[in-house]
Amino acid sequence: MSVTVIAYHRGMSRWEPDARGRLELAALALYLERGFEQTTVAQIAERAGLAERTFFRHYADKREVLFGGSAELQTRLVTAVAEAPAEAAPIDAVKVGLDVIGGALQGRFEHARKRHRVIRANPELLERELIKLAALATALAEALEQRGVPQLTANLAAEAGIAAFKIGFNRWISAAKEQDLALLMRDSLDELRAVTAGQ
Amino acid sequence: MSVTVIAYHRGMSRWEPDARGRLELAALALYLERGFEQTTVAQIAERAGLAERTFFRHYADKREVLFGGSAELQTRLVTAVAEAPAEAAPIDAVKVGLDVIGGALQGRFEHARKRHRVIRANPELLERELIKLAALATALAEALEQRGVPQLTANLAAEAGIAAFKIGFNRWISAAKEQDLALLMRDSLDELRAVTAGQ
DNA sequence: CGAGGTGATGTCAGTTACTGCCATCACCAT
DNA sequence: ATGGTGATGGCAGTAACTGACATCACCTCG
Repeated sequence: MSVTVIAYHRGMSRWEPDARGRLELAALALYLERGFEQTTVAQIAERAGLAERTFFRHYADKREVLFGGSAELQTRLVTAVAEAPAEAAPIDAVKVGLDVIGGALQGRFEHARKRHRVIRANPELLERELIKLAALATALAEALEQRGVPQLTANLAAEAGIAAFKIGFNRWISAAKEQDLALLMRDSLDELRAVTAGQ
Repeated sequence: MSVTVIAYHRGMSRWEPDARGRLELAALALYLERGFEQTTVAQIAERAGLAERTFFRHYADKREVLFGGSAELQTRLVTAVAEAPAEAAPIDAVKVGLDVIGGALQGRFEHARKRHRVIRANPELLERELIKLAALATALAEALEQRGVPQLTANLAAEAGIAAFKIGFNRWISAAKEQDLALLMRDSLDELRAVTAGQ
């Protein structure tokens, strides 16, 4: 097995671009190879051709390096909900948001799979994922409030949306081949309604 | 301000009982006084009259000391759902579970308030709370499956139940004086149905 | 009553995540 | 050229957490 170690050499300066990208790649690879706990930040930095100190300038901690894309996902979600038709009911605005999230992840099945395997294997990483989802729920609720939805309703609709996201995502990631994520999330939301209605 | 420091003295042996209880009390008090990050485990242990090493024998890490009761809560929830009438729909079994959780926390308003204030003030503690809730959701889903509920339905009903728990708890903890927690959670679940139905 | 067994605790050394501080380097505008 | 700026490296320090071993109170058994 060949291991890619990026190091200084002729033509490659200290300021080789995309330090973040290199760190994310190196971290995911190492977490897959040896596990999260068995990987030290020094090893990640070395494989990325950077110093350990530099890792912590880009990521607050060892976990965060797996969640570089969550901010953009949240932005897309909020934008989509804000731009949904004014007359749409809260739950329909949520569905629009789910469609956008689904679109953002669609096509990245293999990468999502690897990442998911690493996260599921480590409770600390699962914690980080959960707080990202909670942040997503908060942002979604605030976006709904901006639409004039009362706070309690907004919080409930946001929780329903995140629940649909979680379960739809789990169905997506567990399938043998890539399916339509947005559709799975919409289906989950519909079934959530059926379940809360008492079948 | 007087600070209670427990230390060895005549009549108090090394094996003074309830080490866990002392650690929990000391930790909550210190987290409230100086904040979670500003508190060291050595300080908690000292106030409890124990060595730092002993803290880590009782709690896996500095956060866990605030979640000593979560295992029992989960047990109660699972038991209640298992003992719900066989003919009850999944969502009704969930309601029974919420009632039991509500009953377990009812009357501990002030303690819950302090604990909640500490947790909200620190993202690491929030992460831990979220993973405890996720564990609760998993346990709830498994209890529903034991009742013969299909897996997908069980997961959805469990997510709905935990959403109702979260929002009901937030309403409870935010009120000026203690209200009926189980009732708030039931109401939240009912309103969740209304929201997912599109109002 | 003494001897050993058991479980909780204490002590200590070591690893690693993470932080603060300052030096260094490439690039850019003037 | 000169100086400013932003990203990086190096290094020391703190504190969370772990492993290994000693110690202590209590219990059981003979």
